Amino acid sequence: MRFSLRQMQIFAAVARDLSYTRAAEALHLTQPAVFAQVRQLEESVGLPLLERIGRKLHLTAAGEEVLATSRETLDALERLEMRLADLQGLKRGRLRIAMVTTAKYLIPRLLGEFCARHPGIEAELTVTNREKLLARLAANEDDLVILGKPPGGLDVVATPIADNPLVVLARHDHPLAGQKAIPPARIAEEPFILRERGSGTRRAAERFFAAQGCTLKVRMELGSNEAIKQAIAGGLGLSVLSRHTLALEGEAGLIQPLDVAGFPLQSQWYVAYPAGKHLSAVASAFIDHLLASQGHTAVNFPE
DNA sequence: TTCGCCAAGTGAGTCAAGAG
DNA sequence: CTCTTGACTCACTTGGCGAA
Repeated sequence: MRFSLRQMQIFAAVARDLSYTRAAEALHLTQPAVFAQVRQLEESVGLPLLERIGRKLHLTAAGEEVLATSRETLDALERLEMRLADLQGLKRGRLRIAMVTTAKYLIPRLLGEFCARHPGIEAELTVTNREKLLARLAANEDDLVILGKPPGGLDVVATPIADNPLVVLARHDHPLAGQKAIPPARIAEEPFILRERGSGTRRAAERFFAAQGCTLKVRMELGSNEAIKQAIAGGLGLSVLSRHTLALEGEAGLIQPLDVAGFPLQSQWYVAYPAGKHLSAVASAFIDHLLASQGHTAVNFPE
């Protein structure tokens, strides 16, 4: 019986998702490549590992056995890799980070700085939504996760790493642009664009205006900050977004933060990992890097 | 250095099951 | 019945590696 670690890794991914397609996406392969690896593993074992009932994949008894051994083997190798990397200090190692989409304005730059300082470190960055991120956190799939609010219900260590000021954004030629201390009630008179339900930014905005006794005139809901910025630039309304979304603005000046009383709303970015997890030297060093950057994390914000 | 082999991967396609 | 989705196949490419 001969099978490779690669086959184990791919089979474990298929068994986790019970889908060749989703496993392929997760592994950045095509679905046929994943299928071929699992088929070869089955041929080596001499028994089917997966069976298809209708459109659903199921593990066979042999599949359960191979999966258990694959996980033990892969875990052992990962621990070995971590110990060896620790022995080498920060000269070598791997850092797997998952983050919510909105952190893209902050984390890639900090990760870039960190990797430039430690060229031997291989970084893997996964960008996903909060729900999938929490699933990854619960399954301990990453070294660190970056999110906007520490998860309730999960036993995790969460450390604030940077301010995430939420501001009201408008097109540069909006009548309210340039006015000082605009009352929230005045903002509520304008058509508003919100993120989709479940978004932390949306929750914070709704909570603020509700506390002021205002009801927002929601004109549309969009699923990404970029789409909202395009809508603001198109004159479709105002929105509340992280000030970081302007940090890399090529269209600087086209969208501006308004001076609204009570704003910016102060929230924070957190780095988190499961409680009890043994952090690698690389992961610890990256947290230190994030903390060291605190206070001067944001690049020059357009005024 | 070149050549050939092989493993791993891709793209394009078929087939079958489930949903509307 | 038709459309969509996902499993599966096949032909082909690419890159690593050992032998000559």
